[in-house]
Amino acid sequence: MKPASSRYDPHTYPPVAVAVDVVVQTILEGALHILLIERGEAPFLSGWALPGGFIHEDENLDQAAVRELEEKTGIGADDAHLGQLGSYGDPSRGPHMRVVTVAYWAICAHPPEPHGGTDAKRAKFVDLSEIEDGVLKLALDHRTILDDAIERTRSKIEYTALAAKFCQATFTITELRRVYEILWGKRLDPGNFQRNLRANQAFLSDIGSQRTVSPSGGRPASLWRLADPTGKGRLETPLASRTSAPQ
Amino acid sequence: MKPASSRYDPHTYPPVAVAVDVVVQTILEGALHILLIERGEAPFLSGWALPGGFIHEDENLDQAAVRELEEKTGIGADDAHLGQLGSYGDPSRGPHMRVVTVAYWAICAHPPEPHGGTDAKRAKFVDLSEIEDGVLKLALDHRTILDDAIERTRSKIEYTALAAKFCQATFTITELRRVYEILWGKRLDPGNFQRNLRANQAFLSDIGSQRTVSPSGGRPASLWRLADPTGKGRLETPLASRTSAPQ
DNA sequence: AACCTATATTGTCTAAAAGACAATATCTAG
DNA sequence: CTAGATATTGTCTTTTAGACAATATAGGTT
Repeated sequence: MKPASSRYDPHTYPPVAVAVDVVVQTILEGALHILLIERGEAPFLSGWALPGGFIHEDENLDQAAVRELEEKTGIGADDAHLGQLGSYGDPSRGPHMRVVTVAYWAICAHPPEPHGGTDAKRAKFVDLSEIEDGVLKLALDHRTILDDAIERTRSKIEYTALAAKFCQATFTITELRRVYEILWGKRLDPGNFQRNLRANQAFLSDIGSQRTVSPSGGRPASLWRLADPTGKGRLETPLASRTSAPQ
Repeated sequence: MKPASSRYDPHTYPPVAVAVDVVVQTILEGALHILLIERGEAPFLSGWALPGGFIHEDENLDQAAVRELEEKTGIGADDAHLGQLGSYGDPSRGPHMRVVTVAYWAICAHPPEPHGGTDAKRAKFVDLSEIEDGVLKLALDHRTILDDAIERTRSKIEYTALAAKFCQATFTITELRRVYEILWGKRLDPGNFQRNLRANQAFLSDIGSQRTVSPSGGRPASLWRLADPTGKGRLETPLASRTSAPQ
């Protein structure tokens, strides 16, 4: 039973460690990829897991996630969008002492080649379908965390401009549309997508210049950027509908 | 600097305690109310705070939130809807040792009278506007947690049927509409609301019976209930729009 | 009973948005 | 110049949202 005078006397409780784990998402070769590390130590030696680690004494949770992302990939906070996903703290989630992990999700475009760190043999971006097909199994409850993160991303891009974080700082409308098509697994009408984009000039703006996109010709596409670099903020009109009748 | 072999050796880190705090929301007298406790011990003696406490060794985070809700209010998990909100873990968030708190939000209808517990002088439901107007200040970062919870609720009812959790098990359409009107602070058209409701029969269903609602007459309203008692699941069509032009 | 008020429910009209798809514009390659 | 590729614009139709009128059914009053 809980002692009477303990609301803020944590010493009466068994030790708990707090970690952060980050689901880093990027698009490679037309498919969603997730950053995984191969563990270099027990438990789960040589098992695949999400990058993460324990929080430091002097940093908050967001800072810990940013630090872990940087340590594992070299990606700084400016290049990625980080958001808190949720916390996972089943007493039985691992063989070690109790660890409560605060999970984050991150979107980044064209990440540098990840490298193994102090606690990881190696790190690489894995095609999501390899994990979903069971080809690659994750340690601990990281599969659950991953599923939650993907669902969060699919849902977030519905009413924010965050999909642009999968693209470079400037991007064409087609590039942005491809992000939606990949994440939602459906084709979107280029004309309607464009119309919806132009209805959101407060969030996405045409910068005036153009880029020829294909070596085999085609009209050059105009370039766009996020009006608000953070990509937060609710769109006035969705760019596309996630749940409409198939074409 | 972080030791090399420490991914799951938490003993090398300074102690952290993990708590849960719950934002319990209910509608009283036509306004949103939040459950607060008056602290019975230091720090923040006699300060107002969200109900919460440290997690126990053998329970997961959800169970800890349910337990705290029950301890502080007598409300069981069947009567309320609980969801995880997010974690708050600034090193400077309190004068005590480091505490990372996992915040939950809960919706309940017609809660029993709350009572003070072992660590609280008393507990009561407070009108949200009293907190927002600054009449009542909260300890720690609980004001931030509260704001996030309210925003989450306002957003959640937009695309789920969770607003029904503010009503009794069976409710009239007008009662449900009032929840939206209170949470969003705007009037909704009764006719259009009804039309939208009937387009979501997978989530909300007419049970056939009726209830006379006013002592001063009026046509009896038909009674409805949640088809899925959990209230989760995305509505096919929103019942109303949060961001439309004022009438 | 006849009528008034209150509330719920249904219906109607219009404007806006979504979806399908056709037409046009501008590039590369030959 | 022509064909092929890609981007952009336009048009038509269907669906949905918002405003609001009309009807239904209760209690209370004369």
